[in-house]
Amino acid sequence: MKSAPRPSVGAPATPKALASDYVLEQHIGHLLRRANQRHVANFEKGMGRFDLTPTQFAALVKIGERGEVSQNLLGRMTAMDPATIQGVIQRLMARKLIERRADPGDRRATLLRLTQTGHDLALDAIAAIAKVSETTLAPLQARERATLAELLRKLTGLAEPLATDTNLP
Amino acid sequence: MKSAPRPSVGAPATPKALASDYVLEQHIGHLLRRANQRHVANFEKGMGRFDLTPTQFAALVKIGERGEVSQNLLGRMTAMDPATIQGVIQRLMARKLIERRADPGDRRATLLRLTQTGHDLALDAIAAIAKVSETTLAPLQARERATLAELLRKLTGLAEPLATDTNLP
DNA sequence: CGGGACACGTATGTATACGAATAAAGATTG
DNA sequence: CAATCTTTATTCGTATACATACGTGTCCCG
Repeated sequence: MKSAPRPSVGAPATPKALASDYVLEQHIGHLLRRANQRHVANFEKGMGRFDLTPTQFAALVKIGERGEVSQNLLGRMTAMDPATIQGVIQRLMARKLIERRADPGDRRATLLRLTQTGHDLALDAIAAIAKVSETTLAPLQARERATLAELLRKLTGLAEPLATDTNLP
Repeated sequence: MKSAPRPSVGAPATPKALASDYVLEQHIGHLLRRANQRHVANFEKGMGRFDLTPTQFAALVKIGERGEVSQNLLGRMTAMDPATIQGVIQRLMARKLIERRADPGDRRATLLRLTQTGHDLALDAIAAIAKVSETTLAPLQARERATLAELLRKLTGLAEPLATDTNLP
């Protein structure tokens, strides 16, 4: 044994190699992190001209889908923490891609909508996103892609639209 | 058509709903993000007593596996940017879970190793990680779990260890 | 051997990401 | 109706995550 690369020089103290057969690369957490990382990189390469991050894109799309949403509901629809969505909204506001107004029916809430600029940019971005997904999924064949999506949907609870969906009580 | 949900109330200005059939929940990027998010949440719940983040855990495991590694190589093995691994190392150092020394063979490099505390904690953490993965994968059956892992490995290029491994161009 | 290319670690800036705490407004309950 | 609980948005703190730039050291090739 001990064919693995090791210091081999007279190390000052004991190298303390772990007596464990745990393999990081085989664990779901690491794989999910790597896969996501890969997609984010592709996203930034393919969508760079829009200067949008994946979360900003998601927010833009969801606001556009609803026409007008509260910040909190948007967070739930895009799976973002209230503290996270706040920063995203701030940056989209600063770029005048969205605008906000007080909710007349709930004075705590703020309603968000796209500006004309945001609307146009969202449409352009949506038109460009397919290529990014294609790049991410390039190593897989069509059937594998469908399987992966289905398994991820099942994993995240997005599989049965009738049950949970994005509605809240 | 237009059976989709829309504002319908007399909004002050135009709600500007997007004319697009793009569905965020069906796209691979969103699914990957959600899945990863789910696992990280499980990780923090299940590993909370160790006060380790997923990346800190990965670093600890990989250092222990090698006995001693340079910071840069560790970054490649755990898929972390040099700037990212730097912060991770700093925090592990501050907790005295790892220690460093100058590489006698390369004066640019720093060699990292586990302290006794780090070694013990790593073993305990590895013993606990299986339950976290189990929780994450709970919605899937055994065969589905294997398929998902395989597809993710293929997607991230971790499928054929002979080809790429952890080397970089 | 000498100079350019590259590798290593560091520092800065920006953007998620989330826990925790807070203030204000709404909902619920006795 | 008042006390309580919840919801909404914000703020603070910490931790990835990466682009970029920097200084130092090593390597390679002419």
